[in-house]
Amino acid sequence: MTETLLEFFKAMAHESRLRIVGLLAGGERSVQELAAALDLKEPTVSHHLAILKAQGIVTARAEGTTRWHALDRDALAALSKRVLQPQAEKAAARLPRKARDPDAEVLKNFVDAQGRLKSIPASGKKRGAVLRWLIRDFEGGKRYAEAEVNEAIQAHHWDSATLRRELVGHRMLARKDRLYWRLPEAEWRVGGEA
Amino acid sequence: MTETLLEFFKAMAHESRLRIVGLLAGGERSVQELAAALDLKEPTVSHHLAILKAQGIVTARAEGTTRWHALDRDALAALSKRVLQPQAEKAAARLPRKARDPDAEVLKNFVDAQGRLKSIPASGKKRGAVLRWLIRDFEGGKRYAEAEVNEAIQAHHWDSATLRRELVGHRMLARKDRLYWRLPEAEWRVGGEA
DNA sequence: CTTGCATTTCGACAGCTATCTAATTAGATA
DNA sequence: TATCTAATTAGATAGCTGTCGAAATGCAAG
Repeated sequence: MTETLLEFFKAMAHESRLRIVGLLAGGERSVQELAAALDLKEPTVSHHLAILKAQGIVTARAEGTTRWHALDRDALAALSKRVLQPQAEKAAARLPRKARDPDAEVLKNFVDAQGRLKSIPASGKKRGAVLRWLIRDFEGGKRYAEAEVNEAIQAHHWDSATLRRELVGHRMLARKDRLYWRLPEAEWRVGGEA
Repeated sequence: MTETLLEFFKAMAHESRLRIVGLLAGGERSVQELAAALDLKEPTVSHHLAILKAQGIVTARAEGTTRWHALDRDALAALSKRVLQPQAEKAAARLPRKARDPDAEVLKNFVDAQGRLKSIPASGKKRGAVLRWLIRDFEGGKRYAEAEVNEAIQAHHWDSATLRRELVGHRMLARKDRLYWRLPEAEWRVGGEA
């Protein structure tokens, strides 16, 4: 099944594949039929079908030596719904909650229901709470490329550059050779609650 | 506005652009902000924004020398609907009807409500009716590449190769140097009604 | 008019990928 | 088993495009 929207769009973003989907909308087709209709060679069609199959957009059924390919309409319908709510899922899965967390009170005011940071608190204590919440997205012992750090932060706030610097400045993240990793809690220099 | 689904998918099928859309979901952003968040240079961001703007996915508002870019949510919503009903529109717009057409009776049996040819008639008279119906998609005096011919036919039936040959065989289409054009009705060699 | 800043345009380069031919796999049939 | 056919895989090439630095544009402020 499709892992990410990006892969789905990539799969559909080619004329040949879009036309294959169009042809399959009319019913099952073999590789030969598709190749003839599209004016392409069989290996090329095979290649495109592999990409569409990897996304669950089409399925295949073997009958003797020929394979009948068809659209998976359910997969298509499910995906098109996701187009409307970009990326919300990822952040939503990481809402603050957890009742006994002493930062919960602060987070309630700065994080919306979608897990997005509404603004970056100015004061030290509130800012500390937010940073402690953000750092949870990083596992200890693991190395992250800068792009990965940005992506994780952007699930919650657009200004990943500022927040990334902030995490480094408070010694919650360390950086060397363009790689980042999470530091143990004892190292943190962050105001407010422990 | 987006002309074709293909262009829309192409616009979204890149990580940087998908992330831009994600960032803009949080509100207006300048080129500089986007460049910082994505870890790209301004010219690159500008390039991506141009592509998204060409599809009507984002819009821009000038304020002094900086431009604030935002999502056009209506455009996105409208587009995602189209994903569900691929290409049906095109064929549907070309239903046979037209009451006094003597071919109407035949076409009623061979063309479905979506303007798709259910099967290719074997007998000469019925086949002639279908071919006369298909040829209407081609303007006299205009040249078509083979791919264009296929595309036009595929709006109605998957096996464009057979039908294309059929049109040429009955001298409704002529072909030279990989280009096709419609022949005048007097040239046609097609059975059944005139 | 000159200076400064945000953005866009231009030109070049690198990486990706769609396509092809040739070779291989796998199923059906004799 | 040998053979034929449908499809896939492998390898090579050509075209496209994402990215960058440099230059150009356009707006604002002295």
